[in-house]
Amino acid sequence: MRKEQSTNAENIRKIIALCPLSYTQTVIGGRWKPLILDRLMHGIQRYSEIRKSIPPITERMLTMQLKELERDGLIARAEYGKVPMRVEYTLTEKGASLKTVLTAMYHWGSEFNTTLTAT
Amino acid sequence: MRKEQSTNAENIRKIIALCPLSYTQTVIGGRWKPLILDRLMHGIQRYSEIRKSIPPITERMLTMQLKELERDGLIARAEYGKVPMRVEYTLTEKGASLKTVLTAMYHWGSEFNTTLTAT
DNA sequence: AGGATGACGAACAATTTTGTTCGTTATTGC
DNA sequence: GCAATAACGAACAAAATTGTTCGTCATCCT
Repeated sequence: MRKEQSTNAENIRKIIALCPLSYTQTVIGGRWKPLILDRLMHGIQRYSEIRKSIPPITERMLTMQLKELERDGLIARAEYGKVPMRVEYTLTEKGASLKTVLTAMYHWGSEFNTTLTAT
Repeated sequence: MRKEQSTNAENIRKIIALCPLSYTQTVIGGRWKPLILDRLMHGIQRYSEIRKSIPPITERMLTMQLKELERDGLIARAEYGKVPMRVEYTLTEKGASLKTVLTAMYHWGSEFNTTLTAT
């Protein structure tokens, strides 16, 4: 949760007002969000499937990020069944339209990531 | 600085290995980097000019982000003159090639930022 | 002689993000 | 009758990011 009054929080508002780039960065920022959105774009929808497709993520992190993505209108949540509950997430129109951004990031990353060059 | 041994730091390595998206996100992540890169793409180069163009940034933050961008090979630093020192930053080829990514982010942001809709 | 300049670095504090551990639901399979 | 399941929530702890304050260089302007 944010401390709505901190300089930190105010700065986010200021830079979002300053440049559209910052809004995008705020919404897809964080370690896991691009990864999660990528999975959703590839048709993976169930909570448990997403989790399996991103081994190092913890349940807590996945849950939190999904909540934020939902709050920001990028994904929609749907429950099926009751107790061994089943939940599916799908991209909203807004979320799906991030595809251009993520695709560009993906291409750039595969071209310039040099951290694995130590064959 | 990173605590090279933390789970946190290990996770970064893991997700970078997992998907190119994560490398990109790691490199342009953070609050200020997209903004700084944007300024450089628009021809602003001097430290002091960048700072003026992003009012809420502090000198410390600007300095740190520039250092990281340089370390990651996105920008190059050049000093001119001695004491009222003058420094200019320019995009490297790698940095300039981020333009597609930033442009996509910019467009998406201007289309979907709803935080200012309270006219 | 004294203040302004430009681009930082250091020490510290506040805030945010990320990770760990444990518990919850009610049904199904053994 | 007992463990496993799916999708979380809560309390806490660790780590990372961001922000604050102050100090530095040597020259130029007044």
